[in-house]
Amino acid sequence: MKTITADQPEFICNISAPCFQMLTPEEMELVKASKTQVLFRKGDTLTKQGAFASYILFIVDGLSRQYIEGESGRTLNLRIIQPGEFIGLSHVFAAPVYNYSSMAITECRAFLIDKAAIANVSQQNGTFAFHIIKRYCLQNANLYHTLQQSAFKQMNGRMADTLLYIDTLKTTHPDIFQYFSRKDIADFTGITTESAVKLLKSFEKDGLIILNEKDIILTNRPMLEEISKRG
Amino acid sequence: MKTITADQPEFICNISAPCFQMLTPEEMELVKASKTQVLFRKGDTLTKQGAFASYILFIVDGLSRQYIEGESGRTLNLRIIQPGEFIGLSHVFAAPVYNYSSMAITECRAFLIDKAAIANVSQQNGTFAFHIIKRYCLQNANLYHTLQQSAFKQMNGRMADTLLYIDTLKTTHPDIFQYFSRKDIADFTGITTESAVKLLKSFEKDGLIILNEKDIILTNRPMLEEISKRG
DNA sequence: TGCAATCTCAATTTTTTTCTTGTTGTCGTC
DNA sequence: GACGACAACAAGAAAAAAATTGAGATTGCA
Repeated sequence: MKTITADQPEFICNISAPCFQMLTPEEMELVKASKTQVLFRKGDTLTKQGAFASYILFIVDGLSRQYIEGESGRTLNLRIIQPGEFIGLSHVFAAPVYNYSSMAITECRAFLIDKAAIANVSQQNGTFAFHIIKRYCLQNANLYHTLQQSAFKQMNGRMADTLLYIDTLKTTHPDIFQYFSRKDIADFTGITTESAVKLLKSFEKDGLIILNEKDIILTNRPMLEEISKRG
Repeated sequence: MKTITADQPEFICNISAPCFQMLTPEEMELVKASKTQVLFRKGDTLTKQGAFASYILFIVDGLSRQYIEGESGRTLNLRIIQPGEFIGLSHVFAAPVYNYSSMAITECRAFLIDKAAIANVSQQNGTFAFHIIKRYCLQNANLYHTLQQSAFKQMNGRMADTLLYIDTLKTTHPDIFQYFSRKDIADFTGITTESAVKLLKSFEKDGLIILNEKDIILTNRPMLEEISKRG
């Protein structure tokens, strides 16, 4: 029986992660030796909030969703993770446990790299470290944005923001909205499912969007941006 | 905001794992220092086949399902994991990646212990090591049984076995069958969903079981055992 | 070659999960 | 104490997923 996690030696060379281009052959070897490839099925948990983080994930293809879990089963969706992105960068240098969960929205091919290997290579190769840190900072900036959102804006502004955010993925994934239920959208916005349903209807009535089954078409982006800004 | 993974100092003392009674206070400290508690929601992945295994899980409450994933999305369910059991024992001393997945059937409270800590304590404390190994061997024996099953028996025998197995949990979980779809049962038996449906009907016609919605009542255990034996 | 033990596929029914809507309740602010 | 911004609850409708059934394939073995 062939295992799902069969090694593919040329795999690491083909991936579209600019930071790996920075590595010397020896460093590449180190990373290669500490990696494994995993196929996550739709719905699988990639990282679990509170669990030990011993590796980082590099997403090769497929989409996943990063979220934090609150008490009593509540969920706040933070971002959609696309191919070419890392999960768990913050755990390379600090934080022994994941402080968020992530789940495959579609089938996801990822490769896992032992965090010790990344830490080692970073110390040896400044350019690599620079790129890793840059990526990490970009992710963090988004986090602040989300926090800003949920702290200071109210429903309308947050929903506009959610829609604008998900819509940015439409270029690469025209069917992106198909992957999200009303509850998912509510969890991005930080409101109840019922409120999300009502709010979307009201946005449609105001001519901001068109609801077409699960798909959502933004018909008045400037106005949505305005709503997002005003809060 | 209170985090879900809050430490509960007295937690480790209350659990029903006989092997932890073997530890000296210092060893207990070592284990405590290397553990974290996680609440898995229904459907969450506890371990993912192919991912690095840096810790073992001790299930405090809730049920989960251990399975292996084959090519093209096929699944073979191996066992149901109950409170008081470990996941990942085989990875303490060898095998850096999980060779099976497991998923929460109900909400599961687990605690995670760094595998290095377990390895250390095992070396210091022979009695502890003995108990850990004993548990591991018991699990392994079951694995051989399952293998035996799928290699030499055919549909009827395997289904009888699946039913007898799941039924053993009825004492502690009277509603155990509610948690499983026909597909789940098929995946325990190693047949297609359609075959499982038909086979269950035929078992019912033969007076071996009663199908009551999702619940299954074994009405002729001796005969089922006979079928399981004959294969 | 033919049969038994399955799987595959497609169509239908049933069950479960989402979605939706209306109503009422809470909480902070003016 | 009224109002706005939501959450909570409940109930019905709609959509999605699971279960069921029947009719061929397929495969290995007698």
